[in-house]
Amino acid sequence: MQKITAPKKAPLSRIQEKNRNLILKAGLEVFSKYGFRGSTVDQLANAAGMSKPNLLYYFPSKEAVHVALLEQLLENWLEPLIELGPSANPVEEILVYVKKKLAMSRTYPLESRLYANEILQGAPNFSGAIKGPLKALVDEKAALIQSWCDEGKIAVVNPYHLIFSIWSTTQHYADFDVQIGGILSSDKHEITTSAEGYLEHLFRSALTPKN
Amino acid sequence: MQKITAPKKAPLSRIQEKNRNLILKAGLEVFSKYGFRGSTVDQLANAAGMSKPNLLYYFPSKEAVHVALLEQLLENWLEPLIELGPSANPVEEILVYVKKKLAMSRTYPLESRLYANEILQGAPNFSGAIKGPLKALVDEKAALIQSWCDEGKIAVVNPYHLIFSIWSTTQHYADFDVQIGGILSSDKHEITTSAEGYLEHLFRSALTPKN
DNA sequence: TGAAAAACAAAGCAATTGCTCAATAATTCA
DNA sequence: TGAATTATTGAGCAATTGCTTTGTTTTTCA
Repeated sequence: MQKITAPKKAPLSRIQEKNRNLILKAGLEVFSKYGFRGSTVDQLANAAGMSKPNLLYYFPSKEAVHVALLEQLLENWLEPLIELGPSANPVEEILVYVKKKLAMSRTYPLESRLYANEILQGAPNFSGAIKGPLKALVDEKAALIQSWCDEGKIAVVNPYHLIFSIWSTTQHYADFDVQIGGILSSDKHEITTSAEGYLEHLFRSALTPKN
Repeated sequence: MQKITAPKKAPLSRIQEKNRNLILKAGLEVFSKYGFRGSTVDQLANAAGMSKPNLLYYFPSKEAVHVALLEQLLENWLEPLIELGPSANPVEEILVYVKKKLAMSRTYPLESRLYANEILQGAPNFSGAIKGPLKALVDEKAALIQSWCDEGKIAVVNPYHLIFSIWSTTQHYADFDVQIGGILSSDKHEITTSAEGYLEHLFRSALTPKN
């Protein structure tokens, strides 16, 4: 019997593993700053600390690096929302999600900006993911949130817009980092701390049912 | 007496006026989609319907077009916030600002994305504006909002984070347009209508004092 | 009307782009 | 060990980049 599944997937050698990671890390830095079209293979190779032909020995093209990054990105991006589930205390459950998303903005700002760049430019390599897995997941969680509304466990809100507002407010601290830093003189730790307090108040007051 | 002020500012002819506007309009379309580095003079000339040398006859460089757009953008961007002022009903005053910002996202999505692109890429042509007029205006309005907190006219919130959350939630509908359209099947009018209702609830519940 | 000024663009320039070739160096493993 | 494999890169290629040169067409206005 021959392997029929897994078509041509040789396990990566140590060097391959290391260099692919170097390239992806470099791609994250460069693409998140300049977008796909604004980034050059020279920049990628430089940031990865290797020659241009060597980079193209590991990835067939600049676009392949970009696509690999986006694929990896989607999983991490969906994860916190996946964890949102049934709970005895829906308001707190949603607030946990807000905190996770804010923590992600703080921990992975480059990923957030890579994502933002891709969407801003019309999601040329991402529209499948948006209309597929992302939409499916959001639909599922929106239904859950809607059921909480119907049961009176949270205030009546449009679940989709609630999710959008959580995304936008939290990702804002990564994507608009430069603007926030120009307006607030506090250090980054202080900013995210006060942001967390504010966002907790914002969403708690919107979600707590009135009776 | 010679004119000393206004150094070399000849009034624009009809043709100059028309072509500069064509170029700025083209620049808005192209830069907002690809960012500065991802856009080419060829694209600009094409979108403006004129030859490359002719475009460069009106603007000395690609960067000059970009800078002109950003300068023009800042005014429009600040305007709604400027209008936020003393009011007998601060909660409603802030909600009006939210609505204006959301309307701007709907009416000028390209401008919003141009702005987002510039900030995402580190604001290379905008950091002066951020740390100058933008910061000054935000500081002033934050003080006003703080006084409303102190007087118990609105709930106690961090004024800066309040402003950031208004910006992020409203601009999200322009900047992440593609993502929202991929998740919601409704038409654009329906989306902004429901968004307006949701955002009104969100900020009203966060701002209404408890007593 | 006609000459000066303004508006326009074909062709071209050096630099940069994404990517390949051909050859060398390092690593693997029988 | 040494032959095969893998890793690496200098040089280079066609295409594209931002911008200029050079000259022609159109508009202006005395």
